[in-house]
Amino acid sequence: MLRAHETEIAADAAPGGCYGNAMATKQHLYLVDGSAYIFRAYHRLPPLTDPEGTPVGAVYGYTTMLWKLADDLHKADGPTHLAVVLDKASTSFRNEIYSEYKANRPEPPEDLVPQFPLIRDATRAFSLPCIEEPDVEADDIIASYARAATRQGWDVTIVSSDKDLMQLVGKCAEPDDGVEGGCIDMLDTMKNQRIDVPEVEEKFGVAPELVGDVLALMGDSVDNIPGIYGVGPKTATKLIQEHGDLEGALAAAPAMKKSKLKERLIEGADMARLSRVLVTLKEDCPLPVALDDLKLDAIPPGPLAAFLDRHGFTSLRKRLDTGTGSPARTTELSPAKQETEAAAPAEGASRQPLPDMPPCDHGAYECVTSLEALDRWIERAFAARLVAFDTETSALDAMRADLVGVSLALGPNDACYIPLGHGGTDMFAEKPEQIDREKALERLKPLLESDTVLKVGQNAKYDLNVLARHGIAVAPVDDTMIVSFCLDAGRDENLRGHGMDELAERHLGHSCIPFKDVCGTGKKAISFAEVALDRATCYAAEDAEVTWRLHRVLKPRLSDEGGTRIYERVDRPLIPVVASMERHGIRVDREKLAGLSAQFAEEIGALEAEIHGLAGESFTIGSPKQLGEILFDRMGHKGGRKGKSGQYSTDQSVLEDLAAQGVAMAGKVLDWRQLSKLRSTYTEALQAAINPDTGRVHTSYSLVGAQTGRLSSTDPNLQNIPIRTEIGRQIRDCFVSEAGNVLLAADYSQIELRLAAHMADVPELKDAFAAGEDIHARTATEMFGVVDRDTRARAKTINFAILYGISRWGLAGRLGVEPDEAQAMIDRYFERFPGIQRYIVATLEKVRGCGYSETLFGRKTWFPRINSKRQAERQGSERAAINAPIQGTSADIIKRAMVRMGPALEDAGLRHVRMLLQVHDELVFELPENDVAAAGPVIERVMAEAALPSVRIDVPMGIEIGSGTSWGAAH
DNA sequence: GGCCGAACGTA
DNA sequence: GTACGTTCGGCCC
Repeated sequence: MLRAHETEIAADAAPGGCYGNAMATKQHLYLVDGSAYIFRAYHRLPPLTDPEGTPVGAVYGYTTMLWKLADDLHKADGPTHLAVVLDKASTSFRNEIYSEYKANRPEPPEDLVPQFPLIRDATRAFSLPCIEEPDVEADDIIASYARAATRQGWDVTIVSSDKDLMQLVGKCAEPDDGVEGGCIDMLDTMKNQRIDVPEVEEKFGVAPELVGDVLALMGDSVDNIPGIYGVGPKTATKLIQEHGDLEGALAAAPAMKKSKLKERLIEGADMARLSRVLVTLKEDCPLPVALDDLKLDAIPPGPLAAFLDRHGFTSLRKRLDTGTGSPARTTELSPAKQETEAAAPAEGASRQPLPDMPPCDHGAYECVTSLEALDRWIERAFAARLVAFDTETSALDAMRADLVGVSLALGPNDACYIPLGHGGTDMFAEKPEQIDREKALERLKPLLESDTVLKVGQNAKYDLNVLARHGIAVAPVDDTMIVSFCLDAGRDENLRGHGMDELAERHLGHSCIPFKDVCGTGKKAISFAEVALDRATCYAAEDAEVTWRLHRVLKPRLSDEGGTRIYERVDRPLIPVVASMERHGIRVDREKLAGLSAQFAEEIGALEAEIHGLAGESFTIGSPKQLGEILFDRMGHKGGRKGKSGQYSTDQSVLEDLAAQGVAMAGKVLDWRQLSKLRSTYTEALQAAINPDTGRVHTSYSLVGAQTGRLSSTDPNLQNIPIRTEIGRQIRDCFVSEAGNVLLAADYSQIELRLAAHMADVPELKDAFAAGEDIHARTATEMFGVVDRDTRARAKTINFAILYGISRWGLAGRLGVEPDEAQAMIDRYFERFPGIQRYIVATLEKVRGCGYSETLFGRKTWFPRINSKRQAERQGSERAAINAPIQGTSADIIKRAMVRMGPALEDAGLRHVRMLLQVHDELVFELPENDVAAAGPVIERVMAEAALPSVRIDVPMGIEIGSGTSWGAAH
């Protein structure tokens, strides 16, 4: 019967018998892997509930995905047929051949369980066929449908990201029915990515038909497929690449050189063959619904509306009513379709065009070259009370760059560019017509400083600094980059930087003109000042306009998603504060640096000669590759271990071991490395970083640099200036105050441990901090009963290990003990401080459930891999998730202190105290020597009380303050 | 010129 | 074991 159907369909699909190029008649079956999808949706979306309190986050994600698919049905490669396949199997044929199959699969989270039946409801609401079979796994059903469809010449898209299904990609049917076979690809709707043969090859390093062989070797801990112990994706791929296929790799094992891998391959050969069978998809399952019954038709709005109402999906309901972006519509799409599709509220990750916004039109931008035109824009901006702005400059360094132009945007395709410095700064050079820079800035200043007009920037700190150098104090300011950071920190590995191009792609579906297309790259790069005005206008006005659009999409999400508090109270007010610190910069003693550099150079030279002498040949000491070969191959020293790159490791611990064995060269190389590092990274680089205009070093802080909320510092990085060794400390002495001034350093002592004691509610630790005790000594007492140098050092290590998310192996490595012993210490720690264990368990539960961690001030950090099936990935996320609330709360506290510091000093009449640097738990100020006595207590109080009144930490904040004419002396 | 991994500086 | 940024060699195009 089935055959009859298939033949019929094949005939339908190709009127006139023409298969090859008839896009319009080609059938395209979409197979949605529903079960896998909701697991992913569950972990990516917030824990929403419907009006009755049923958790529906995953269902919501699933519904929007179906909506989008149904919407694509008129596209060239959109679906003509669609089925949702659900996993109903508790057992399958795989259990018959391997009883352990899926034996250790964990129970799904409890707020996901009630969502499974809703998936069926949602599918029915769309009037889509839902296929599930007892004792047949979804993957096998999908494979069977895919196979049957391609046999008929249909194309197939599998909506899933399951790696097992990637075996099917590209596979075409044999032309046994006289039909040209269709092709199979996959669609990952979460990442909005098509997976075709090249993507599979990129992921696995082999063609799709060999993916099963790779999977068989690597196994799968979630499905409990054994594979070969110790073989992961990398090794599996390599083996298959080298030996052709699984049997080839197994056959080659006996001839391999002696290694763990060789033994395991030989011993595990049968397990690998069994795994191969387990990962093979069954392609001949009976098809419970005939292919042509999967035809996608008009979707009746009635059941869908009822479903959306019932679960409170109001935004989708609105879309259904207005018919905009409605999947129920079957008419051809209007050209405006893309823009009328509403953004889903809960999906920060969604890539959907904006409501009522036309696409960007570069032709609509105005190049403003007259004062009259400029005045019109300024007037309209005042009326609009919100203007997105951007500055174009001649370089990336805000403290050195010349202002080249300013762009403004008031709405979609309502943007302009005001060129001010094109043609360069040469007074006699030929320049394009443009408004005089000073005159234009004079007009812009009232707008940019007006209390009643919100200025929106993307990384506005940069523009603030550029304009501050022209006497304009831009305020008030919103920053789309910071908003994105407050909403989506860590949410997607592809969006770490919150840069405009990425945000535009993600939230607007818009690709910005790449900067390199305008200014070129590398040697041939030109300054923005050299760019012709028409091209400059497109690029610059687009930047302002995209910023305007991003603001419109992102800002409302703050209140919806609980980001307002951290944005308004911490990160947003910090922008001008950090901008001001950057502008002040810090003085460094160039002569002293140069002196150190010369001294280091001499010592480096001497060490080099000694090392070459000991080696018996000349080589590049800075090359770990060459060094490893010399030490372990040529000189035959023991202790060589190779990392995954196949290279010997020659890091500090390895060299220290060698030195302890009496290898003179190892110690010399360590000294050489320290001096080389200090010289190239600090004494040389810092001299080069001195700004010729100000004579000071101006770092650039990134406000979105660390997922936890910390700042980061670049160009130069002033957050990693040496302090631990005496020789490194000399570099801190090169950071100096101006004559008559001193530097004052104030740091939070042990802030992260104090926060851990508070957040985990550990009475012993809280008491110890309250009493001003030595916290590591107290820990040693609790742990070992005695305090001496050794137990205190161990206790300190363990305390830090806790903050970083502990593992027995990690702690063992640090303490130089066996993992068992380390585990015993961890157990003891948890026993003595049960609050710590409760904190860890509660934190992980929360993150696994809702996808993010939170600081005491409500800063979210997302951990998309917290439920990954890859153990290393998952455990890495777990450690980061344990650390993030502590590190992040610490970051919040010092940021709050920074925001309050200026006004507090001002109130105290201390107008000459300048905050210069922040190093995570330390603030560095420059101030007149005479102000130290008055400023110290103010600074201390602001820092100590920074959490209040929002949060009361029931442990005192210890602040240590010192001052001196150099940073080194201030410690 | 651009990218990656190793190594190492900080909290 | 957390969070970063920079330098270098080695390799690619």
